[in-house]
Amino acid sequence: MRTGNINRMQNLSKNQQIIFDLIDKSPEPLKAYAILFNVQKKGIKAPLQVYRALDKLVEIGKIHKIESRNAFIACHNSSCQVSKATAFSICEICEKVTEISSVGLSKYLANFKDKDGMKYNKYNLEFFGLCKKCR
Amino acid sequence: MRTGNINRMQNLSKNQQIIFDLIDKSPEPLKAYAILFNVQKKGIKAPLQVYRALDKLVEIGKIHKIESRNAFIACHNSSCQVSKATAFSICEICEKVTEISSVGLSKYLANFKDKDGMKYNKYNLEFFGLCKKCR
DNA sequence: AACATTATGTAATAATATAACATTAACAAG
DNA sequence: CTTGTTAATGTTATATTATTACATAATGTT
Ligand SMILES: [Zn+2]
Ligand SMILES: [Zn+2]
Ligand SMILES: [Zn+2]
Ligand SMILES: [Zn+2]
Repeated sequence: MRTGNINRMQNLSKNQQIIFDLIDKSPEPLKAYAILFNVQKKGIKAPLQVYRALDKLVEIGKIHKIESRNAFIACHNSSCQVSKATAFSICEICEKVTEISSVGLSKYLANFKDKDGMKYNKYNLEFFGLCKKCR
Repeated sequence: MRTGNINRMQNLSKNQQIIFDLIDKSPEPLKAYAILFNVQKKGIKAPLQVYRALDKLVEIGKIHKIESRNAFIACHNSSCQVSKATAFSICEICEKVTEISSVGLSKYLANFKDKDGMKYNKYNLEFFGLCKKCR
């Protein structure tokens, strides 16, 4: 592996870093336009700049999109082989979102075969319920 | 169970029926504005009329929303205890979507406990891969 | 009949996301 | 170091998805 590739794996671009930092320190999932509002003082002025950074961050597994909420959270499975095999719990009252990292669950889903015997190494699972505080 | 309730369970309203019929006979998931375009000749003129019908149809389990695609498909698990426990396979090339009805999978997910011992009877799982035709 | 609930109609607007095009930065190869 | 290539950025405009607000009508219940 060459230097350039290592850098690309380790170093985010300026916009990517700004937006990742914001998402990473947020206690809750952030929506694209909330992000835009927050980073305008740092010179990121247009939706597209945000969406491009988000796309890249999702692609490299630094963040995940919560599809049912159109919002983004940082990945805390530092190893993150799971960037394409994600599971979350979502509180239907306070909207708290937690990434689930269960070896059993991920193994079960990675080995799951549909009726045609097809396996899938990419999936997204969202559980809904009430968090500790809300139940 | 009283008559009113039975009617509510069996009979869709006019707009609901029109929109359900369209989705039910579609071979692919339909998006809200594609639905709107298709039903304008039947007098449904505004997005809100479509979204209201969609909300209701989702609520009663006649259709499901494919969250990653913002599109809707009819449920073909006629029994449909699973309207809040859904699983789909999605082809990343042709966008074909198939509802998965696997007793094993649904049991596994309904019995899954997170780190806090919490169980969830509501979930949505989307698998991504290539369908038979596309691989 | 009176009341409550569900569904509808309509206009306006909010929220989410992408297209198109120009420019600049990073970087690999010769 | 310059040439070709890819990744990232900047900017404007626009497309797509979804909701608010308010008025009316249909349906179901007592
Ligand atoms: Zn993760
Ligand atoms: Zn909660
Ligand atoms: Zn179903
Ligand atoms: Zn396919």
